[in-house]
Amino acid sequence: MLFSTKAEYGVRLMVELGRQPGSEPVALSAVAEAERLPLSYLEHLVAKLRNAGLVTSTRGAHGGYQLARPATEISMDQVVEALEGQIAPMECFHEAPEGKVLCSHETDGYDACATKLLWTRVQGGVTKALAGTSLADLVEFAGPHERKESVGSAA
Amino acid sequence: MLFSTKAEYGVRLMVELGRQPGSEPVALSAVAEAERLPLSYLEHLVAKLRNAGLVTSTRGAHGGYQLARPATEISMDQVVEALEGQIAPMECFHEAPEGKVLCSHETDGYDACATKLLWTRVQGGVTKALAGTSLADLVEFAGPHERKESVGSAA
DNA sequence: GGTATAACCGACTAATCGAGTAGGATTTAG
DNA sequence: CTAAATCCTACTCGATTAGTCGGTTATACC
Repeated sequence: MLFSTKAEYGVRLMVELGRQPGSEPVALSAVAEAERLPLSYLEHLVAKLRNAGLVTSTRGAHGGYQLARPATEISMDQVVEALEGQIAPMECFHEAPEGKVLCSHETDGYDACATKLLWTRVQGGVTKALAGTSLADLVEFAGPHERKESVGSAA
Repeated sequence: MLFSTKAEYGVRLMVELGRQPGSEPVALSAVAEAERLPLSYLEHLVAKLRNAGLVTSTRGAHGGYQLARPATEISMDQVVEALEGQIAPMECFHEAPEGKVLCSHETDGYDACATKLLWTRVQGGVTKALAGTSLADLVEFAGPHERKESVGSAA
C-alpha cells in the first residue's frame, strides 16, 4: 500500500473543511461524525495539518478548525506530505536542497544505483499527480453535502 | 515510504540477472555478493519473482536463476507488483476485473468518496511510471558490470 | 465566576508488517 | 557420494499503524 489511512483520513478531513460554506470554525467532533472516523485519532492528524500551516484552529467553546487558505491554493502534495512525511518511493531517497534526488547507495563508491532511474520516475509520477490536484478539485468532486442530518436529526 | 526494500532488492536482483551476458543460470549467492544483500532474504524475494513467472530456476549444482523473458519484455510494474503485491495507493482500493477502480467506502450508501479522484490519479501516475519502464531500461542505465573482482579479488 | 465546549498534549496498547535469520529438505553435476 | 545449489517453513526482532485514554488549557456564554 502506497499510503496509510493517515493520508486517507486527513484528506477527508480537509475536504470536509473545504465543504463548509461559512467562515466559522468547524469542531473536529462534527468532522468525525460526518466522516465516521474516531475523534481522538483525528486529533493527531489535524495536529500535523496545523503544524504544516494548512489549517488554523480556534480554541474554546464554538472553536474548531478552518482552512488556512482557500481550497484552490492548497495542493494535495502539501496535505499528503504533512500527514505521511516526505514522499519518497524508497528509503534510500534523499531530497537534496535544489530539488535533486540523491540515493544513499551511490555514496559507497559502488557502481551507479540501478534502481535510481525507476524510483525517480515513480516519484515524478506521484508528485505530479499530487501537486496537480488541489483541495478544491476534491471538494468539487465530492459535491455539496448531502445532508444526512435532514434525515438523521429526527432519528 | 511508497515501497519497501523488497522492491528495491528485488529490482536489483532482476537487473543483476539482466546484466548477465550468457544463457547460463546465475547462482543467487553470486547476486547476493555482487549487490551486498543477505542471501537468505533474497531467497524469499526470488521465490515471489519465480511464482510470478518472471524468472526461471535451475536446481542442483551449477543451478541458479535466469530471466524468463528478454529484459525488453519485462515491464517494471510486473516486477514491483510481484514483490510488493497489488499497487494501490490506499487500503480501500480494489481492482475490479475490467480495470476499473472500486473504493470500499462507496459500498456503504455513503456519499461519493471524496478521496477517490486523488488516489486514482496517484495510482495512474505510479502505474504509468512503472509500466513505462522496462527492465532493459534499467540494465542499460546501470551500465556494464564494473568488475569489482578485478580490484577486490586480490584484497 | 462557573460551566460546558472544544482544542491541545503525551503516554500507552494491540496488531500488523518489514527485514532478516536459521535450519533443514530436495535436486543435480561431477 | 558429495558439494552446490534451489526450495521451504518457521521463527525473531523492531518499527509502524491505528487507535485509546486521561488530563490540561483556553474561551464563549449565562
